[in-house]
Amino acid sequence: MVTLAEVAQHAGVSASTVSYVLSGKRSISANTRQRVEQSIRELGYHPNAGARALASSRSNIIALMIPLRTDMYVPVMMEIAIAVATTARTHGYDVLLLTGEEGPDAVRRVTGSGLADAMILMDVELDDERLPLLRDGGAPARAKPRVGDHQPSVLIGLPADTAGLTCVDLDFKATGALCVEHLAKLGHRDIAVIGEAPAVYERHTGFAERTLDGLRLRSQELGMRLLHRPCEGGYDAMAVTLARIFDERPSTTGFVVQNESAVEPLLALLRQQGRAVPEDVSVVAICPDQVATQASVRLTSVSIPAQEMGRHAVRQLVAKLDGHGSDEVVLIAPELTVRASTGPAPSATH
Amino acid sequence: MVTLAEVAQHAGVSASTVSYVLSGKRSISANTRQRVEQSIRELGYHPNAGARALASSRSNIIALMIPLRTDMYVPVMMEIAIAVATTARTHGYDVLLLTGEEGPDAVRRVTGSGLADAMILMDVELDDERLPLLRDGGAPARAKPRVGDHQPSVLIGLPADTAGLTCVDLDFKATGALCVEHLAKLGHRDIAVIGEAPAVYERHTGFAERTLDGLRLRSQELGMRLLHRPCEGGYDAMAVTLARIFDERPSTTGFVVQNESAVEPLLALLRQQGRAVPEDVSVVAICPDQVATQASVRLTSVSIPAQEMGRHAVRQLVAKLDGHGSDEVVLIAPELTVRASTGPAPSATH
DNA sequence: GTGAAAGCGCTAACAA
DNA sequence: TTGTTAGCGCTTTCAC
Repeated sequence: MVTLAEVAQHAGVSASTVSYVLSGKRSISANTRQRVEQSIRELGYHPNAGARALASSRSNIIALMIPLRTDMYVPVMMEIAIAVATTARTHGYDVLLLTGEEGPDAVRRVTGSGLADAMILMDVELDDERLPLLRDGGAPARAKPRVGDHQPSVLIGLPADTAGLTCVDLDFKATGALCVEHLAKLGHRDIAVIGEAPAVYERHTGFAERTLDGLRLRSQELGMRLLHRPCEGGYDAMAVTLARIFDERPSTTGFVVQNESAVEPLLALLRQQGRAVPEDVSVVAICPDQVATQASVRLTSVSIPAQEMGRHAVRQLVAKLDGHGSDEVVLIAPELTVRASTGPAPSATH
Repeated sequence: MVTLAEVAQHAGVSASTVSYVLSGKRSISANTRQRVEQSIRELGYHPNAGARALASSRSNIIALMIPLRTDMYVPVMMEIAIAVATTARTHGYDVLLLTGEEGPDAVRRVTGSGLADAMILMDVELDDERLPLLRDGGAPARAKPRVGDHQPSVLIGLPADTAGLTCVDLDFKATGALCVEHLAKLGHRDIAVIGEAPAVYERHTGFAERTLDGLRLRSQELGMRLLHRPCEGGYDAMAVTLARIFDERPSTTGFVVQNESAVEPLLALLRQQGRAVPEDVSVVAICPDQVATQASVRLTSVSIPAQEMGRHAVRQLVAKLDGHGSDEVVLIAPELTVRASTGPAPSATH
């Protein structure tokens, strides 16, 4: 294994010079820099991560905690994780993968050991037990965050109380509003919302409730009627839910779906009942683009900006680590893409 | 930040004693151990990861490289990643998440810097450019693997040449055979195989080809006729493929599907054509259990043992790191679960 | 612009 | 069973 000292000797300079060439923390003459870089290449030198971490009390590692239970839509989590990893690399950080299994202990362990300089938490519960450990963590008061400080952290998703926390999420309230507006413009007046499973509303309710707020508020403002029905995924549950909806409100012409595993069943059932999409009913989905484009009808949808959330979280974190403050809560503006599943309300065409 | 020295002082022992209490590498009197553990708890001590890595040249980190392109079925990758992370923790390791983006450089970087003690690679290409760096890596020749050695590594999946490599994978050949046998027992004689997209066969062909080998060999032995058709996912592609199959071989009564995104389209199309599953045709899938159980017909399937592969990979790696040798190639035996999509061949019931 | 040297916190000989 | 101590390889003050 090649050490910095060996590089120094080979280049005929001191160890500190090599170190400074690497870190760029003081100016080096072009000549010296070249010789050092040459030696580094010739010897195939790689700085030792442990030594670096010890001397600088910076590991250049970001911990990413992903939830164990996979009732969140998995591909989205994966996309976020990958975006986090690649973005982190562009800032010189590696990513440590933590599962929710250890719970708060993982936070303490990683924090206490200096294994990671900062953490990103996905799928935070509304009242998560890890939050107290994170609150006001990483306030950029000191120039150089030290091992054992509260770790700078960013949450992907919003807990109930965001005080002292930095969070990134899609603006679900605006998302709900956007869906309603789109349907309103097309002349729809009676809208049904197919929501997540009831359990979701009870548990990490955050995003589901916020979407509903947006849907309700905007539909009220626009004088539309809204029917909201949570729904377990799958054909059977969807069949029951759909029957009830048309039973209760036969005039329904617009659907908003926020539940990946209900999307295809809904489309299949509508087809089966002879209701054409978008001629008879329109469907707007809140889901990843992949789901929207690969469904049996190409769906008008508001996408979940997984990549953007991952990237954003890393940037916020890096800003904190560099001592720049950063916003508390960042809500990403939703974008609605019109595809083949929405059209003018039937009555509007008569 | 609490250091080992402070713990030592607080407990009235030497630093090395504390260290040995932690590592268990030498016997400690019950009394001393208690005092030390007490101090650790009182002071809230966490060993510093960097210092540890430097002194021991062991980071206790396993790197997991996941592919960037997501044409593999994402939830399976995620499940493997999570299994790797949780299993690693039970062995005292953390997991560093690397994306394929950096390519071979990531291997060098992690290897050279001692960031990780070992690596797990997912979705290896048949002739992957990272393999040379890994071959014969981590042969447990020396007692203590040192930074800068070739890293011990385990591949999930099989490259073309496994010499000097440790690999874990499902036994896809046996999987193919198993599917055929199941259909044979039910009296099916004409079988169609819906495969992965053509690109998959061209690229990281490994598992797809091996499955096909098993299917062909066993069907030949059992005197069955086999038609194999690669298929892009989605309804349209599936419709074309299915039409061709029945066109070419109207007597087809059994299907084997190895393509997650073809499963639901296949079922929908069969339904649409008035072919009942399993009364008219039987369908066996090779896919994750989740897909099999959530499809519109509960599918008889051979599952992809994601968790088991992840767990296995970690165990192999830990064995290597501990100096125990380990097998070169581990093929996990397939298991077929009978569900509602397979039944006696129609002719057999006449 | 460069060098010398003092640690960073821990592990693992070597001693006792 | 326990203590002493010399590093591990790097960063960073301090000095020139």
